[in-house]
Amino acid sequence: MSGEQVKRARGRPKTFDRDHTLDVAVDGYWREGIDAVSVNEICRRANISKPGLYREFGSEDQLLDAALSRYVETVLGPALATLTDDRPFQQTLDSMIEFATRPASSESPAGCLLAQMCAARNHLGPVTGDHVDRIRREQIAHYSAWLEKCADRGEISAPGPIENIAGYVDAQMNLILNRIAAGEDPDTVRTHAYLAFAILTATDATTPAIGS
Amino acid sequence: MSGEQVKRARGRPKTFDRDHTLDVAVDGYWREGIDAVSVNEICRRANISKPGLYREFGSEDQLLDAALSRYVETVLGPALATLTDDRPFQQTLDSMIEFATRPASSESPAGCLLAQMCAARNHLGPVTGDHVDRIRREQIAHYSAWLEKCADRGEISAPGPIENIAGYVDAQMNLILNRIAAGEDPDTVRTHAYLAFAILTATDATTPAIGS
DNA sequence: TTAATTTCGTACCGAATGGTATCTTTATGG
DNA sequence: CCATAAAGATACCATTCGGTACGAAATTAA
Repeated sequence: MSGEQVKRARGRPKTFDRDHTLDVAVDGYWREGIDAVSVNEICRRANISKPGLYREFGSEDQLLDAALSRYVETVLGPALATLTDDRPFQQTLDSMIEFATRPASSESPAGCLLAQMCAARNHLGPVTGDHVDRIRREQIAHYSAWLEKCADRGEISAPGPIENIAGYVDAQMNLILNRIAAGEDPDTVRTHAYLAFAILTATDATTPAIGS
Repeated sequence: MSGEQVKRARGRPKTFDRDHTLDVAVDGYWREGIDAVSVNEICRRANISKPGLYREFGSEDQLLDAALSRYVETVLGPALATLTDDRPFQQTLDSMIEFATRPASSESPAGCLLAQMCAARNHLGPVTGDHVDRIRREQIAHYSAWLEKCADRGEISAPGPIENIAGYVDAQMNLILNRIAAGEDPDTVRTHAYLAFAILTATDATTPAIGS
């Protein structure tokens, strides 16, 4: 946009490392849980002053919001790109489950920051809360598009409207991610995941009538 | 055990209302979330002094433990009794789902205190943590017994060992309960629940091979 | 009446939280 | 060289947290 010669601003040059701070925040929230990491703790870990952080982000809510944005950009987006590869349903599902049931490593914690935020939706600030809702709707739309194609190809038997199945997939993926994050056995969770998704490929997928 | 004439203890008579305190604690934890209700807040609501509470329960961990015990006695136990009625599988399942997807009312909050504790297993004290593990194992055993009978009667087709299916049922019930507690639409959750359980009654329940 | 015993609750503890007031430092513009 | 502007960080704010020290109150035993 602007010329490559950055016109220096008027005052003292900024030394605040936004990227590093967000790295620290995302890692902490993701690995230890949102309300297990305080603003003070993030300042300590990122080696920044608290007023510096507040000048940059404004409030804890907005810091969480920025952390979520970064998480979506660097982790979730790339992961969801798998859905647009147009591979066979079962292949895509396999890699998704394999990805979701990966235990914590030094590089990336277990589970999913977004899934964690969904579960804790109630005690989130207004900014982050709205953001979570928005992203979740987008995610379900991604699932919808993916499932629609699979249904067209006859790879899944959709009992009911696609949006509903997409919501189901989303809920099941969140369940998987949060169980893994809680430290449950990945093999068990994987087995249950295949049980939950088997209904999509069952040939006699007759959902029982609801309401007795 | 002892005679009906209670031998009065030596010192000042106790006026601490343990039952009422536990009522207040269970309701608060259940309705608003475990770490949304502090010890201070419980004292305020139950109109008791903090040292009184600590004399009775010892610590926050032990208070939570006592609250869980009470919850199991008064809510969860009776609810699980449904499983031993030997009614047809689909009937029992229907009433379970109907029960689990009940929204909050003035009498009883939405969701389930145990399911909530399972989700927050990580930041629970040692006493409550062990207690949760124990109860969860018992609950899965209940599911196992129920499903075994249903399988014997040919009402469900069990893909894999019963213990595994019981774990699946437990996970799905927890998902349902926590989604309802999060304020999601009961109809949607119910629909998804029937999707998740349909695999148990599908005639061609072939779980895809795991690991590609 | 007095001593012993038990429970009561006020008033406090240190630590941690989210958030800021304020002064210093470092730059640019005239 | 001085004013203006922006960012730096120390040191603080009120509040809440889980937990307790301690003296007053209420009872029984002697």
